[in-house]
Amino acid sequence: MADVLEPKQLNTYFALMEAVSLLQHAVSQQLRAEGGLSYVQFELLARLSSSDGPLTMTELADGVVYSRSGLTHQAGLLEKAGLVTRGPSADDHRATVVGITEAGRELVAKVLPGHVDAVRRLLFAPLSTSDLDALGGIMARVRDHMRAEPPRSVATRRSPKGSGA
Amino acid sequence: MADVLEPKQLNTYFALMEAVSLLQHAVSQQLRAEGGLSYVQFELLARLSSSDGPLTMTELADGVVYSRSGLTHQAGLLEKAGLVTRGPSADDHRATVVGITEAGRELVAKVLPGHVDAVRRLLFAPLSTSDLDALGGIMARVRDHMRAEPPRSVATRRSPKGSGA
DNA sequence: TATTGTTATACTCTATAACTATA
DNA sequence: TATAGTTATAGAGTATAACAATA
Repeated sequence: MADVLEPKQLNTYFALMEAVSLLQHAVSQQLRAEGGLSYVQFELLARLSSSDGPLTMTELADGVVYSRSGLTHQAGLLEKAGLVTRGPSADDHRATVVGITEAGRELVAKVLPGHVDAVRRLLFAPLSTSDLDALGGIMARVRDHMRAEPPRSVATRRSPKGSGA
Repeated sequence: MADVLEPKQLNTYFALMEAVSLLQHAVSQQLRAEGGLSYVQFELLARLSSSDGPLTMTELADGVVYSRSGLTHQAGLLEKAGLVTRGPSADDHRATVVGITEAGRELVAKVLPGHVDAVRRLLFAPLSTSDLDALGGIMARVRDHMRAEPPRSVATRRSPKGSGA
């Protein structure tokens, strides 16, 4: 049995992919309807709003986006909407630092309750406390595993701090 | 308690979304590189190849795609590539039945080992047997919950338009 | 030379609305 | 009237490659 997943694995994989697909779809609709934001844009704003200060493009990209130009594009849209500011970094003159504006914070605050409500209603409602613990532990482990061992063929330059691939 | 997720929930939610995002990205790359397929296209072919016979567009769409025109588009691409056939249904003259071709089966067979390998390496490698059981049970429950209680504002046909940007 | 970020561009995916035809 | 599917089209997201500037 070298190249088939066992049935249990297959079912788990499909259930995971479909459930998350449904969740992503629902959550994207909520963000779009209530704030005109894509999920990625929301993630960027949320990251900036919970950060102590501005972040560089590279810091901001980490884990959210898979190409540099994609982030430039999204940051441009957010800037044009007055939700973030971009400016040169004092430390490293190559870098751009991105900060959230008051309007950006307000939009996050406006959208967050509905977002949280959707997640709770769709994802957590059918789960017990021990399910929550189990799921959290499992997915954190999977995430860390995948961060550490990037998919083959992803040789693109990434990972700002640690010396990546 | 009204509009924040508890920290544990928040971490679980983020871990789930990031892990699956990484998995989707890796798996999409593998499918694209080895078979020129998107994940959705692979799903459609896989569904057809494990089906007893042809499926109607509506049957095929179920759980894979969120709009009818999207499926028409993807089916058109697959047909143009010689991977599926489309024809009128005998039972219901409104319906289109979609069947997989020999080339379609061959492509699935060609791509599947790498796909399975990626999933095993990225998702299952860091999980124990009991993790697998737990994850499978949890995600099946979440999936069924979301199927049963579709997100508000998702109406298959005719939905009032929300605000946007 | 390597890294940060932008630009230009092209391509895919998705979704809405209008349409045809069958039930 | 309701359902199955297609078309046309428009918009958003993403990625690649070439580029400029700084380390």
